[in-house]
Amino acid sequence: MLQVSYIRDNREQVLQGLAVKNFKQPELVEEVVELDEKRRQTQNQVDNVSAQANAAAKQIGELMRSGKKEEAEAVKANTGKWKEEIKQLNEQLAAIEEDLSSKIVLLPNLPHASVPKGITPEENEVVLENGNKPELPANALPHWELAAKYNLIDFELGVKITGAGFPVYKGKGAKLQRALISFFLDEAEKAGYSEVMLPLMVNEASGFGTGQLPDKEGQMYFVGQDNLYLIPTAEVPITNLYRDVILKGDELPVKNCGYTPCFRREAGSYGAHVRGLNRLHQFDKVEIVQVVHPDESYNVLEQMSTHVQSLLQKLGLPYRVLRLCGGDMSFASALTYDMETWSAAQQRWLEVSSVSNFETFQSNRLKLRFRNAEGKTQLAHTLNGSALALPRIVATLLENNQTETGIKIPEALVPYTRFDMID
RNA sequence: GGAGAGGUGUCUGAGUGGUCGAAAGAGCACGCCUGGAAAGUGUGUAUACGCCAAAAGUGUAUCGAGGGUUCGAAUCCCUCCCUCUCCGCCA
Repeated sequence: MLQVSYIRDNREQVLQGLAVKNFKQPELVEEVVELDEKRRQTQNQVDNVSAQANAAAKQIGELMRSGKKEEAEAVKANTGKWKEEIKQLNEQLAAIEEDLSSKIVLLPNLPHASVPKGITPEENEVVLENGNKPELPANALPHWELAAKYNLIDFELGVKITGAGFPVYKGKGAKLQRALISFFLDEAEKAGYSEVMLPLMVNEASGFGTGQLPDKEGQMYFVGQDNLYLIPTAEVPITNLYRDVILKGDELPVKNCGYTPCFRREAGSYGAHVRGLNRLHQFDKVEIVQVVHPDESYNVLEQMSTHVQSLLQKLGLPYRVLRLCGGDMSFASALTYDMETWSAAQQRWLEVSSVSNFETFQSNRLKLRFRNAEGKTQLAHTLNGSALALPRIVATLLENNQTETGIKIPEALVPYTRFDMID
């Protein structure tokens, strides 16, 4: 959520930023500014009348104590009028505030200056490409066929017990999942992140804090009986750990990592591109999250990007890094890097990570602040990234490492899998 | 699921109608003391939104949330939420 005070003082920059993000309702900015003006006026009126009423109440108290009952009664005469006035003004104020907040939550975060203009994914900027795309023989198989051939993943069984998009991992397929999770967590810990294990369901306030609610309600599974949402990413519970928190200056940066399954309804996305592991309703992911000083957040974003890349390098996967264009970025992000691995059998890039700086967009909703050098509270910057999401990593590993005799496990993973070949 | 207790500041905890943004203690910060530290001691120590060019100052709101009674509510009444304890069930 953008800060009203920032919008008020930087209207032009806000409009320019929204244009880069291809935001369709720039008129909201003006409406927000006007509502804010109205809000402050009304607040002022309430404050003034309340001050009078408070003073009178105090006076009555003093008069009563000193036994001047008639004088007290005289002062009381006015209070009814004020009371009514306060009530009405408060109702107005509440209506204005509701209007204001319903509009301000519709405004997406503003893009960083380096974000390219653009609307479609094709307009994302390729920052770098790394690793060699393997040349597979003509009879190479896509991962869903490999998974069946080596009995690693059973999609039909998943359909039976739950539905499409909920695969069952078996044997070495299951072990590979476990190995990747441990590998990613260990690497994150080496990079200074402390591990947390989290609830997989969150309440409404948490969903709001990280920006899933109210706008993306339909993307989360909802447990109506208890009013809880299944997490679409560990970002939600990890970042909400710091909701309503004021950190001491020396507590920054906060670095957390966590493994969780993720649940996404992915309503309306079916077709060839979602075959196999390409898009699931439930998948596993290790997430890294940082809460940092605003001056540091862009350095930290680069560090996080480097960390994710190091994982891909250790796994020997060819990848590229994209700087997302304004139109393809998420609602809450100021700058996002996507990491994609080359899926050799499908001959396409698969997104395996997304690393974002949210600046104060989340912290403003979360009321996540720190005490700055002047001793004042200030909104912190939040960042997160997948490090990494498993299914597409598995897809790429299977496809890229397939040989005549089986699938080779990357050296870095062998200590975790304790086998070096799937055959 | 049944019965009971309770939600106050960073924490413990007092406060049952006015002088309460809230005692006291702990913690924390800064200073004094000390060769240094501990102890001792002094001072300070919520947040948000306004007013003010800004600091100082000042207004308003906030004692789980919302509503009500009252000139005045942390305190009384109603509704909701949450936590804890015991019992039951259970990994």
